[in-house]
Amino acid sequence: MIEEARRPRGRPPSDNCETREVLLEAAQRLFAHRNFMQVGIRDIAEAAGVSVGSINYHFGSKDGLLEALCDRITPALLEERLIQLQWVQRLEGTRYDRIKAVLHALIEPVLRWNRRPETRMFFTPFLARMRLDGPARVREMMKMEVASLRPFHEALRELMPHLNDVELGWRLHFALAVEHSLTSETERLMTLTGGEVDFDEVDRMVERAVDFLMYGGFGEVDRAETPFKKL
Amino acid sequence: MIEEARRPRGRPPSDNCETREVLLEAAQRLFAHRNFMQVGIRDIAEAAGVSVGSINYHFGSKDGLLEALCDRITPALLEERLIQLQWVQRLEGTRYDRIKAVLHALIEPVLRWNRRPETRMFFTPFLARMRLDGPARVREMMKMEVASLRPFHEALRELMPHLNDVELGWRLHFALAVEHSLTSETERLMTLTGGEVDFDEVDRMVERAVDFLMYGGFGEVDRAETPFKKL
DNA sequence: GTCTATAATATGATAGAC
DNA sequence: GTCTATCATATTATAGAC
Repeated sequence: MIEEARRPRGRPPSDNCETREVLLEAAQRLFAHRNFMQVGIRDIAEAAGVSVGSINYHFGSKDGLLEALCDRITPALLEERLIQLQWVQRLEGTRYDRIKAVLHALIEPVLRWNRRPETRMFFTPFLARMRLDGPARVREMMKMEVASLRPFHEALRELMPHLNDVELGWRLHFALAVEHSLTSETERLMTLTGGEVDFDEVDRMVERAVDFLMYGGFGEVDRAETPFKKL
Repeated sequence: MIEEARRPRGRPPSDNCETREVLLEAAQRLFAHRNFMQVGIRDIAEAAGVSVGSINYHFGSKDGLLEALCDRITPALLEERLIQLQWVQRLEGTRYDRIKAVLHALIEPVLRWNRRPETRMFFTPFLARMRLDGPARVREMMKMEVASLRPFHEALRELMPHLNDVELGWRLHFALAVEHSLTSETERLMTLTGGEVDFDEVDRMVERAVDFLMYGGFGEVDRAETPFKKL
């Protein structure tokens, strides 16, 4: 696949076509389980119940399809996060509560999206594959996601002014890692907990993560006894 | 590639051959940057400076090469972790110090390995790809890695008897996520910190992670002031 | 717009000379 | 043991009928 991948010659033919949509959904489902290279346009077309030619017609190329797939996922997710963040700005409560709310805004949307009926169990591995092995333009898009975290960075800086930017950057990085662990490596989590996890309890999972990020998981005997300095 | 992948007909010809070794190193280097499917046996052979036929001769198949690659990495890493864990058993100090030491034993080996001159910057993405898209037998091996964490699970249970197994499982899961974040998504970390990270400072990075796991990153104003209950 | 058929290419595995 | 040459197959993209 040449870097200068062929785009649709004129314009994308029709932006909201039946087959276009059914192709996108089939592709997303397939990419969740197998690699980008392992699933061919034939597989996608077959799963969608249309012909192979239609892929090149609607998206110009296989890479074009992948891009379209990301185009409709990533922005929607970011928007949801930002909406929740704006809620925080209006929130009454201790600084402590507000930090929690920011973390919630960061974590909850991904997790909830991951449980949507149409993408359940498919969404996250798909994104992981994209990030790792997707076509160049897609990987670029993924990187932009980090830039979109700026509002969170700034909200937290205001709430934790004692931290310099490097320090805060590290913690945000760790926070994203914990967020990530809620939707990936789920088999590991099941093994470690003896299968006692219900992935449908989104709120409970988010709470767990936020709690861990706030107080850590190994430094206290009993959380209730821990005399954290209230902010 | 059929599931019942062809193994070397007789036995693996010679276990310590010059070309065998050079092939393994070339493959690992290539798989670090591109997908398992994207890098062909021709690429590997060329990078190793040998012929394509030698791959099938020494490993039976492409999958066989991948397995051999994992075979020489995974056990070595586990061993290093367990050695460090045994050190903890003999350690004098507060329970608090001992928990830290367990986390250190969990995290440090991977990070140090990742900086070894011969695998620098290659090691972790390679493992990530393997976990995600490697051949079936390799993915099985990767899953066994979780089972190998049992000693850590038990060491922590002794040190934190107030936690039940489910609770501890969750925290171990988060701990592994933080560990993972030290070697993956490094670009994100660079962006978030404004480039102020020196990946050669292994000890400093481990300390950061352990600290975060112990106390969290968002729940206190100033760590020095935080009156954690000493164990 | 959607299909089928085909082209052009890349891959993993193998055969056989040396 | 290592090479080169070849096989059988799978891939994406395209051409052209309808």
